[in-house]
Amino acid sequence: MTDDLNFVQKARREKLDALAASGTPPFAYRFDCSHHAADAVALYPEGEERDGEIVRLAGRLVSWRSAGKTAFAHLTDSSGRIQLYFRRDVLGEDVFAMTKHFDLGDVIGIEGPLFRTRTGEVTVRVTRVEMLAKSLRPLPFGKEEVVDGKLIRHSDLVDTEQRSRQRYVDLAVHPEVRELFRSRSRMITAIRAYLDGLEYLEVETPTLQPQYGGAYARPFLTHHNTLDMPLYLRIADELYLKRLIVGGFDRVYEIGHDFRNEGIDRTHNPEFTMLEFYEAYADYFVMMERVEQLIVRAASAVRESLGGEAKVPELTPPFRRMEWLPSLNAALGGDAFEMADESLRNAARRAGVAQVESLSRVKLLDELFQALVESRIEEPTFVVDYPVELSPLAKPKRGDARLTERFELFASGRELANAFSELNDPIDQRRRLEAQARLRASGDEEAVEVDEDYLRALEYGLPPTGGVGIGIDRLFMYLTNVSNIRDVILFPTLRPE
RNA sequence: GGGCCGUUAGCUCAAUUGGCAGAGCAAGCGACUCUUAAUCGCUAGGUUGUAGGUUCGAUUCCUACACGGCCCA
Repeated sequence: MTDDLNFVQKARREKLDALAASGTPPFAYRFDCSHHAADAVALYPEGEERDGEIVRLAGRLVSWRSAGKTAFAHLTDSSGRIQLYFRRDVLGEDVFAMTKHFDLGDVIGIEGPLFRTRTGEVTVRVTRVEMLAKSLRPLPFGKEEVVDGKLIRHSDLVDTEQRSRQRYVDLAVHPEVRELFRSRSRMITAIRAYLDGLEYLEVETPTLQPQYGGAYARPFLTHHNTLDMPLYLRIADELYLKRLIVGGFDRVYEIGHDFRNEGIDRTHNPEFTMLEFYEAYADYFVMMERVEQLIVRAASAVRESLGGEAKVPELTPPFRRMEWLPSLNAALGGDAFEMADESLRNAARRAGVAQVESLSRVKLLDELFQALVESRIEEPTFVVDYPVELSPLAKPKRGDARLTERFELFASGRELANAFSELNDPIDQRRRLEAQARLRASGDEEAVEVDEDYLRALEYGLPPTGGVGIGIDRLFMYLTNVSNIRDVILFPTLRPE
């Protein structure tokens, strides 16, 4: 790609100059619309033939069919599209001549009465037209036709890289991509409404943290110049939100970005949207019900917003529950906690786990569970009661101190939620964090250091609390059956061009 | 990290064994007062991802690199 203007761009600049020379400013300041396109179409009565209401609309020109002294075009706005009809005898010589300088992609404002064409399409007979923003680069509009009720696009922009890099182009030419992201927004609105309805308080905690924690992950490191100190981009909100429970906000949630310094693939973007919510006096059983309700509502919002075509999973609580240890034992054909290290390693090798030799026993169990159980879960299922070593922030399970009161929700082989009865015993918490710190000292880069201020907060007294984290991008991928996280993030992280 | 595939006009794609780089749409000019993948005529549009190599000659074969896709880890 060169910076030289190609012939198409030159032609558009010449039209821009021609418009300016004829006294038409090519970039306007304001246009007051009376309707959106879809509303205007809906306004015109079924079966009506005569001119209807006069409407004022603005949007982008996406097609143009000129026929001498008349022209048909289509205009899109955020609501949909509508056909326009330009006539020289209606607009007058000068204005009609101006339309010769229109290009696909131009943003224009129009006014005129609604009518119905002979082929039955509701159309605006344009009586006034204004250039609002001249488009100097050609948008890759494909031509569209409808065959057997299905929309077929010719020369559609399909290059996935360009669609991610220049999302504005992808959105401008693909209404269905706009619908997908609108649906994502509606889902988040529904989640907020659910939590707000339970009197949760939405809060904001630091993204820049002197010490990171709350998850297993490598962080991004940055630097504050004036304080001359390192700061980490958060990998989780958890520890700050629980400080707020200590402070007396009994129900809090945050929707924000976490940052994890790891590879990029179909299910990982370095920056992603996380919902965490914490509820005082609740245990993980209460939080399972919250998660069920929240996901059912999220699914309804997506289904409603995408309409009947979308195959949003039908979810009916209560979701299936599966205990971590018994299900792993069944897959292994033995007691995972009793088996010799070497037997576990052999099983892991058979399951295709990587770098089996270098894994600690507990990591080995984790990998085995992922390979043998997790990845095979299709229907939404709560996996409950994880080993204590894998869950340094969760309370011990009542009746079995080897396990914790923790659950993860899986569906289609992917993790959708992670939650626990939060560990509120500061003495136990210190012991667990110190064990983590030892792992870190011995080279585990994902283990965290002891957060003294967090422990201090716990010593003041954290009520019994249930907490949940839900990856919003992955939840939305699950609900919309999208397989690449890049397709549900407006501006995914990419290498520079 | 490994394997395979891809990168040609603004977009979608061709190009025979290594032999003049093509089409449709988009664009420009012209015709057309109900079109909708509008139609018809004419015209223009290319550093074939980048850098090397082999060859009389490379979009094509080789090497490296960049970016992307799929699969595996």
